Parts: sequence; structure tokens; C-alpha cells
Amino acid sequence: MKLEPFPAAPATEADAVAEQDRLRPLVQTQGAAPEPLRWIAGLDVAYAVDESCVAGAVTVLDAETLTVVETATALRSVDFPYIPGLLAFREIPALLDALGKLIHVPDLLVCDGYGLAHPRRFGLACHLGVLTDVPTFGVAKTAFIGTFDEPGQARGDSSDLVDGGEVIGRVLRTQPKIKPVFVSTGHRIALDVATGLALRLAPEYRLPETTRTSDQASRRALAAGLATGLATGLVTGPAHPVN
DNA sequence: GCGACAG
DNA sequence: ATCTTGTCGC
Repeated sequence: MKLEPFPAAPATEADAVAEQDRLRPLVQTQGAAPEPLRWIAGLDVAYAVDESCVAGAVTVLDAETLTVVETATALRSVDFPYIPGLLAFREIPALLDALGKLIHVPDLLVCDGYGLAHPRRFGLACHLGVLTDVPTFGVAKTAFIGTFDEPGQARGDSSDLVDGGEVIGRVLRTQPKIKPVFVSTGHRIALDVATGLALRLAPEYRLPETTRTSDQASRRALAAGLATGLATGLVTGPAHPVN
């Protein structure tokens, strides 16, 4: 897997937007399920209470059994503020660090958040996909942009997420009568394919096993890190506060 | 102008 | 995102 070194955090919000505009043309919005599909990676991050430190985690699941075969984590100091639409700039550094520690090469990356269903059609899932060139899609827990009709109440029911007259994602009910999740293409995979995979990854709970396991891994890594008093050896990316 | 706003 | 345990309900 390609692992482009994450460029220094943008110095300004405008620079970050420019970076997204520069990379957006590289996104591939179509694609069948990866073949072979053996290792599926789940990615998530956990923040310290003051959001000064972030723990990124990647769990690799066996595509057949959905059991975790490997976990990699990385701690970083946070060098970019949370700005809706620019989430990737604060989470990707830690996630790339964690991906770099993997022994298994993922055939698919499942992100926490959005891909094309983004103000500039370049959410975290697209960004990570372009940087790694691995098929990617995002699964978000809450609405961000777009409008949609309430999907049916059965597991597997879904409806289109629409914005500006185009379908940018899908609202998917992974469990009967349970609040749906939002699926959107990240890179090299079609929305229908991503939706099908997302459903497969959530056979028992509302969220895919990929996000459940990586969420837990990131929290453990953060807790362990804070306890170990890593306040000294934290990987600090080139500091570039915005505003 | 005002409010909303992935994690 | 994070602060947070038990508890009501199927």
C-alpha cells in the first residue's frame, strides 16, 4: 500500500481547502468490491479530553469471520482544529502513522466519517483513499450534509443522501428499527458496493465491526499513552495552528 | 444575516 | 470528540 507522507498541516483554513481542491480530481468514485478481499481495515481516532493528543488506530479484520487479526496504533499531538469539512487534517496524520505499522496490507479501508458526502466532495474517506490508493468508503454516525427520506425499518433498507441534485451517499439501516448510518464512497469503490459491504460488516450491531473495533483500539491506545506519560515523547507534526 | 455543522 | 453508571425495556 502506498503511504504518501502526510504534508505538514495547512497553516490556514484556506490552505486546507486548497489542498482538498487539489486532490479531489484524483478520487475514483466507481469500482467493484476489492478482489481478493481478505483483509478489511477499520480506522478511528480518540482524543484526549483537551483534544491536545490524538490516538489513531487501525484494526485489520478477516473479511470472512470479521475477527480482528491485527491492531496498530499511533499517538500524535493534535495540530489542526476541528472545522466541519476539514476533519481529515486533524485525523489523517495519526491514521497514516498507524497504517505504516501494519504487517497485513488492507484490501479495503473503512473510515469513521464521510467520503464524497462532503461540502467539497472530499471527506476523510476520499482523502485517505487518495493518499493510500486503497479502496475506501466512509460510515458516519450522524448527518452532515444532504437531504434524505427515512429509510424503511428493516435491516438493509436504505435511501439516497442527496445534495445539489446528486446522490452523494446512502442512509443505511444496519439493524431493524435502529437509527441508520450514513455510507459514502471514498475512493475506488461504487456507492452500491460500499453500501453492501457496510451491511455485511454490521451483522450484529448498528455500527460495522470495523468501526467498533478500531474505536475501542483507539481509546485503549489513548488511555495507555496518557498513563505511560508520553507527554514527553509525543510525535509532533510541524506545528501550524490555524487562526 | 442566522443557524447548522463528520469527529 | 469528550464528560459518564446505572438502568428501563425488549
